[in-house]
Amino acid sequence: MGFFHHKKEISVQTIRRLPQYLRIFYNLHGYGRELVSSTFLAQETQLLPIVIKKDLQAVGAPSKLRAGFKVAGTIAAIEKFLGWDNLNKAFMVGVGHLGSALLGFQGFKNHGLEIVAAFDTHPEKVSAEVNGVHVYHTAQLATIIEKLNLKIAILTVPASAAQGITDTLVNAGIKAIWNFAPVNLTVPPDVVVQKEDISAGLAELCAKLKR
Amino acid sequence: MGFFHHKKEISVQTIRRLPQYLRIFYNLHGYGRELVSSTFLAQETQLLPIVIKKDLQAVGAPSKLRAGFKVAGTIAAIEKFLGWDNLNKAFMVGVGHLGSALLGFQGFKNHGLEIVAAFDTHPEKVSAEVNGVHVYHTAQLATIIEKLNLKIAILTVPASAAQGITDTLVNAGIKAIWNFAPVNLTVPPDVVVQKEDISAGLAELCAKLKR
DNA sequence: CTGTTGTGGATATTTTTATATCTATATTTT
DNA sequence: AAAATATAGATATAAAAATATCCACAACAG
Repeated sequence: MGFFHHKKEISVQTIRRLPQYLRIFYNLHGYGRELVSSTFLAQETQLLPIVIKKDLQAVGAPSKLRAGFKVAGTIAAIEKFLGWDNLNKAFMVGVGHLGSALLGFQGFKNHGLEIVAAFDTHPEKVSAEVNGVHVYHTAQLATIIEKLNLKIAILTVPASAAQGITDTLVNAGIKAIWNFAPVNLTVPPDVVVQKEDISAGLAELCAKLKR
Repeated sequence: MGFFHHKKEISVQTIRRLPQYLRIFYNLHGYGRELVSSTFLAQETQLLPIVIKKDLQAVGAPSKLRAGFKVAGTIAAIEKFLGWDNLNKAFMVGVGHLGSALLGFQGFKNHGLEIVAAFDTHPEKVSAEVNGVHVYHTAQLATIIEKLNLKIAILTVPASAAQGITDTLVNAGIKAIWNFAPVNLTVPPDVVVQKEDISAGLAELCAKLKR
């Protein structure tokens, strides 16, 4: 007994900084750089070296003693930690302004996400292609989720529709929902929801501005 | 001496939760509700009552003792704290996928923002209207900023262009930049930058999912 | 070879943020 | 009228996150 291996919990803030590191490491790798120090990264990110050091240590990034972190190895470590080393099939529900914009974002493949379907209720959108992704009618959600083996839902529908669609998703076995609707979704405990609220950032900006 | 009035610093996390409260209070106000308790709000938001209580106390929301927070007064308090009680003239630089999507978002007027101009370099976009907002050529930035008395910049350009445009904005006297480009901008200390990174949220989702 | 510098690694400290506990008292219930 | 309940308000505690400090040693300059 006493041998529970408590892999030290990684903080949310650290997790949220990882993509930023990843972008920089991709660049460095492109330039053929093999090692990079936390002080260098600190300049790029405007964070403190110690923060970066601890973040990278937390995900097990390999380093050469007293010389810096190994670029290729760190990329692998971060990608593995986030599960971005292989692609999850994702789909979008709601192809409005925001949905279309996200579909147009080419970077998701670097983020472990492959968007393979979209859903909407508007007749003029259904059956069309938006940025190369086919749009199905929302009524087909359950069917297509199973047929295409979809895993992650991106929810960009109006607030009023969000909970109803969420219930459908949960029944269809979806375990991860990235929620852009301004609502708090109610889901079973085994379903993970990540809520994005763009006005939170605006509030932060305005508060800083008033100071 | 010793009479410096240190208005107690409000935490970033509290600030980021304010818009969520505001949405709920708007709804309640629409229903004619005059008082609401922190326990009720806790159910709506999936936060703890104590968090809400402290957040609202922090912005000076008025309450009736042992009965709840006053709906109308709390709206006023939050709006005032964020400076959302009167509109700031904002503009968008970069009318790509994301820029257009944001221009289509009708809610900014509730968030103290009035988007009155947009800028892009692509000839086919310049002089057009996107969601009722006129698109100027980026070369005209400085001129139009002064002529229209613009205050807040929303930056939705590619990473490679972001710093250059930022320099132009700073020279034109802009003091607040809402940055959606995946770069850390360098600005003088009196300029406020709020950086949004959508992949941070995705990272959080993926990390939760792996657990 | 010698001294200097910069580094990851480890640990300690401080600050921030979240959570718990207690109190007096309006409001509601009996 | 009396008892029970729920509330803001205040304070105390715990947890999380950021920051500082120290160390041994690679890398490098001379």
